[in-house]
Amino acid sequence: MLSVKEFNALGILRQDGKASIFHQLSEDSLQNLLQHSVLRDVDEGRLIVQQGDAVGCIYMILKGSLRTFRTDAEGKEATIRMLKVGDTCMEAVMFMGGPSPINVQALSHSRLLTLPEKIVKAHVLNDAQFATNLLRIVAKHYKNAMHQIDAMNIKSPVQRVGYYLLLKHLEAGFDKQQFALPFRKQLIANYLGITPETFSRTLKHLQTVGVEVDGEKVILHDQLALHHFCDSDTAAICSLYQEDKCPIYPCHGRRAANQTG
Amino acid sequence: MLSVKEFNALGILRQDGKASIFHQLSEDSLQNLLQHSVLRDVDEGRLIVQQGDAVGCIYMILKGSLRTFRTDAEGKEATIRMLKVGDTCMEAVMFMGGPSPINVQALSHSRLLTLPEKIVKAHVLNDAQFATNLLRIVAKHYKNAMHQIDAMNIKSPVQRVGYYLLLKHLEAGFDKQQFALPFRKQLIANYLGITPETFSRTLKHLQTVGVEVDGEKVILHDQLALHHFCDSDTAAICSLYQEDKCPIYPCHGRRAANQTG
DNA sequence: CGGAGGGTTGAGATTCATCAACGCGTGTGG
DNA sequence: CCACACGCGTTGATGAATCTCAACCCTCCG
Repeated sequence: MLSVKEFNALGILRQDGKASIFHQLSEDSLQNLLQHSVLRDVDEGRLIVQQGDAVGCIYMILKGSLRTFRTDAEGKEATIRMLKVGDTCMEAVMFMGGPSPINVQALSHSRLLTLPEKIVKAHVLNDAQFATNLLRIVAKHYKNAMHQIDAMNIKSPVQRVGYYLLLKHLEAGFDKQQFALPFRKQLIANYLGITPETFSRTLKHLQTVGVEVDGEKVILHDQLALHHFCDSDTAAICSLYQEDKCPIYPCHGRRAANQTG
Repeated sequence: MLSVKEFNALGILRQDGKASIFHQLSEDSLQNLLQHSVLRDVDEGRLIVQQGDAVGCIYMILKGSLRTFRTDAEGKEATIRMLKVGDTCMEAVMFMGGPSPINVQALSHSRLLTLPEKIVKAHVLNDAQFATNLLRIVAKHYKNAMHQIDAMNIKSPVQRVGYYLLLKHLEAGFDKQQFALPFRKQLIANYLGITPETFSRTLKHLQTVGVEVDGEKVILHDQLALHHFCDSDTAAICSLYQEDKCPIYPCHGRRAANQTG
């Protein structure tokens, strides 16, 4: 049970720009939600939700990191998402109906803000802004999932890793030629659907196109090294594209709305 | 531009049970939406939306079938969804921001109901039920995507095909030991991320566990033949599980809400 | 100092995609 | 009415690519 004051003190913003469940909520609405929220600390490795569990609440990361993944009978794991501070999970699962299709695990000692299912579901019906926020977030997750799907279907390990690094590059800022891997290599490899060995070999191979990885550091020797791995919908978040300078996907001002018909 | 009367005459219901964008909408709300909707016929093979296009509208299938897929520079395709009558697409994409990450193609001559983006986005803010409907649908798509991801990561072709057939089996009704493949084998193969050849060989292999496929017909010689491919969250839609008779995932009444803490 | 875990490197095995050929049903045109 | 072509699905042989297994280096930490 938190007050808005305490909440703001935690530094979790209702920022524009980034998709957040709290984006542009009114003071009243926020208060209403927080009234029933609870803070919870979890240790590294802890399973917070297990496949098959009933859904309990939405989790927002205030500190630490989580991952969501699926397991099969043989114990093999497929990572769905890897989350950092400010990310939320289980919002989508809450609206799927049925038990949770995923596990949620703490990658490090983490502090979570939890919002009970009942409160969330009631709130969705009362606050259209909140509903829209959830919709945006789930859609974003879905988009990400689609990238994972085509990555595993039609892309080589080099392309998968390249695309992953490209995203991190764009997140870090297009002009930054150096940034850090956000997770341990093992985890990233599993997320990309390859073994740690293949991941390692792939990184080595990427040196030939000007991408050097030293420990956690990623260094781009060629400004456009990773842009070969870009696709049309990813270009949209690249500043080059927005300035109409993208060498691969010229946006010609802005493309008009779908006109087929 | 349709009236509610014409709409009802089309046989598209606001049924309970099945997730639909029109589920439980008030007469007013529905009228409001339909006012700006347009019917559109498309020929087989026609690309309705292309990767990189701006999003135009939501499509609901009144007749025929569609698929959504991603393509890469080399022309290889990864199918995301295959849609039948009553299904909708682009609802999720509409809330992703940016250009469409997917292509939409007619698999057969189809009739579509289109809802313009502007109308949808405005309506979400005015009708919480509509927003909830969209949320449920996008969440459902996301769940499906998660299954695709772990299928391609940790499952063998046999398991993928087995799971796909299991879903169709449960859709057809658990007691039906015979049902039809909903699409051409080529398409299903691509959807599952394998080649038509591998798909064919896999079907042959499945005969050894009592699953016979003859043309479009799927015949189960063993009532539980496909249940080996089930997982905990899929069990929830199986009548055996609901009657507490599932041999693999006993549900013990109903599992209580997540209690880890 | 020694153990544990992450990451890298190498050799071998497995598996699925690729390429090619064929059977079969359907629709078309002579 | 038949011949033919076309598309879908199947089957077989081949090869490339990644997973697996194993050994090794390194850092971190007790």
